Amino acid sequence: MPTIKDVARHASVSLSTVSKVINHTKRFSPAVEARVWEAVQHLKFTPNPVAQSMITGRTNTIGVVILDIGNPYFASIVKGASQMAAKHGFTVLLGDADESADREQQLLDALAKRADGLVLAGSRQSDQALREIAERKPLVVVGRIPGAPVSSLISNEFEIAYQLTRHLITTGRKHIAFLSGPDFWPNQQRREGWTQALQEANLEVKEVCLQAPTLDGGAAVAGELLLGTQPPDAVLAYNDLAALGFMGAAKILGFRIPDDLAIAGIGDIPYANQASPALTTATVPSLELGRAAVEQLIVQLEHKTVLTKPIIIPSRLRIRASTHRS
Amino acid sequence: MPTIKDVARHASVSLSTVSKVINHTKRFSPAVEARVWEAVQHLKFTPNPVAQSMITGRTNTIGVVILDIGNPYFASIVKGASQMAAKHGFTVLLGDADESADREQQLLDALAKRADGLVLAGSRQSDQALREIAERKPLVVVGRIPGAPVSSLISNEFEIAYQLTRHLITTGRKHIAFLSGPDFWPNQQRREGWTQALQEANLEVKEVCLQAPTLDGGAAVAGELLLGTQPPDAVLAYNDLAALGFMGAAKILGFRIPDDLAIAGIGDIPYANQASPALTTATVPSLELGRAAVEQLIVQLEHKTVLTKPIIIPSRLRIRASTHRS
DNA sequence: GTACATTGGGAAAATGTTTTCCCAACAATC
DNA sequence: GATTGTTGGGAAAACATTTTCCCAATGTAC
Repeated sequence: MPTIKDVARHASVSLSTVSKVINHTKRFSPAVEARVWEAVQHLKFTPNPVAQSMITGRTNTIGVVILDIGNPYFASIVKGASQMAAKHGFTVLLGDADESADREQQLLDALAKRADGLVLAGSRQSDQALREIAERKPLVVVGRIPGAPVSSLISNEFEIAYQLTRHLITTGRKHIAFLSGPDFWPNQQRREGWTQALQEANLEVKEVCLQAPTLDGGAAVAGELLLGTQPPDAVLAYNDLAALGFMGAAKILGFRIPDDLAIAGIGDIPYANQASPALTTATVPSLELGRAAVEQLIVQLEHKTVLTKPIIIPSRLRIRASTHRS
Repeated sequence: MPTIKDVARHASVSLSTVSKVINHTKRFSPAVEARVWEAVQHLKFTPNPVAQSMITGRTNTIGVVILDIGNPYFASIVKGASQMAAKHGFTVLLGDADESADREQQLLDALAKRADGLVLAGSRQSDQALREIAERKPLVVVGRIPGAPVSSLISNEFEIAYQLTRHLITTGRKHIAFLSGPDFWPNQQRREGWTQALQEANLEVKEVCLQAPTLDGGAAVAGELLLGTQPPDAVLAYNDLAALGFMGAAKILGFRIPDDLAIAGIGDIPYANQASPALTTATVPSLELGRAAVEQLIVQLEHKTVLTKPIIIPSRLRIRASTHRS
């Protein structure tokens, strides 16, 4: 690989002149500039990013640590983050925690040393741990309100669960169960939104915990719930996968959707609209969360500011056939 | 951040002594070693990876460039690659080409400068381009047999399409259509496997091109194909999503699955087993491909060898109800 | 013609490591 | 007691840049 030294020799100028011409950090006579650019092209010189980092202290890299890249929600966040990073000339160092808190901690440590800033989504860290990371590097947390002075972005989880539940109530449902997912911030918010809507309407609160927020997990709780003494006439699931799994099992058990039973999910995955009946759900703006997280991180890199309140990226309801009584 | 210099001062030894103690590259008297470690712990010293890279010429980083992180196949490859990278002390620099060949080229250039080696999956590059990249950095290509001396890993695409088609033939199907996907290597292989099975059985070859390998894409071609003069009695789709989309549309058109029409996909995504009837398909070992790709890359980093033949990671058939005539 | 600013360009320091080379002290061998 | 080998430890080079000074030459104003 050619270095700046080779360029300098080839153009008969000094090292510093080459650097300044390339970075447009100082003007030189047309003759010199031409010679430098000619040499750069001829030798196919590209600056060594490691050496640049060494001197500037910046790596032009952002670390993105997520719970599970196999989960479309996080994959989408990564995609958004990549897009915005590319737009600003940054590359993405990916950390897939693979659902492990230990692994997440390791990744955070490793990436904090290499990246200029960190985006963290689906975190299992304590507030204290977040605080410590944020002291070392600019940090933006996605999908959680940290109890520490750390920037964060969320969607209006409470609101959409509340709205979906309101929709079920206003279309005449009386027994609305919630299929509860993994005990992270989004599930807590969704549960509270659902709870509040029910309490306002003086309806009973019945929560069922999913073993896993998947098709199988949703299917697994259907028997228990629907064959009990008082089966619900509506179900709001933590996510679409569980909702669809539940719906499949409910149909097998002889329930007509939406006549006997309304089902709603959250996420608006592609399959939601394809299912029969099409699933009522709400979008989760994961791509935008990823994009906005990096955008905010870059602002933070430049101005050393920290968000005092979370940025909220709204999701939207998708009312479909699975909750429309015919 | 403390540097090695601070440690040296604190332990009253020289810079080089600290480096050698930390890296176990030379033994010292117990007293000195103890002082160094004490200083390291006290100052919470961790070596600056950028400076290390500067001197060693290695970044302990591998670049993983993929077609689309939103596609579960590639997400899974990335997960496998991350796992294996972590196991060997490497971090992953992710490049999401977002379906764009230009973007892929840019990412390849950018990551080649920063990473020790590259894994490329779902590539749109020409053989010549691959050759040029491989001249600069160790490179492993996934899901394609390159026409250049570049290491590669694939699954037995031809074989599984052949086997699935054989299965359809031996269960009595006569008109077996293929829903053709994006024109990359895997689709070509799958089509050829299907073609060969048909030709051996003297059956007609009918290929239909999908607009997109998605639920909607599969559904979109169903009308045209099933309402034509001679509808097929079996369909092999490029992937599960298209197969499921096709199945949904076929059911709406009044076809009974599998009695009137057998449907098979490829991929074995979670929905495949959940659909009704459950979808016959074949696994695609994407996680293992990602793992093995990094494993091979690391071998290549150490021994400067290049694979002369692709490593083949086999997939397995999943025969289910969608092709079993009752 | 002198003082002063401007312009074009270079020398060298600095970044934080690893690694090579070297030296002094000491022990062992003949 | 001289030679050889070993051991403990340090000085300094090297990596490829950016950036801060600095200097000489030229132009400008009085």
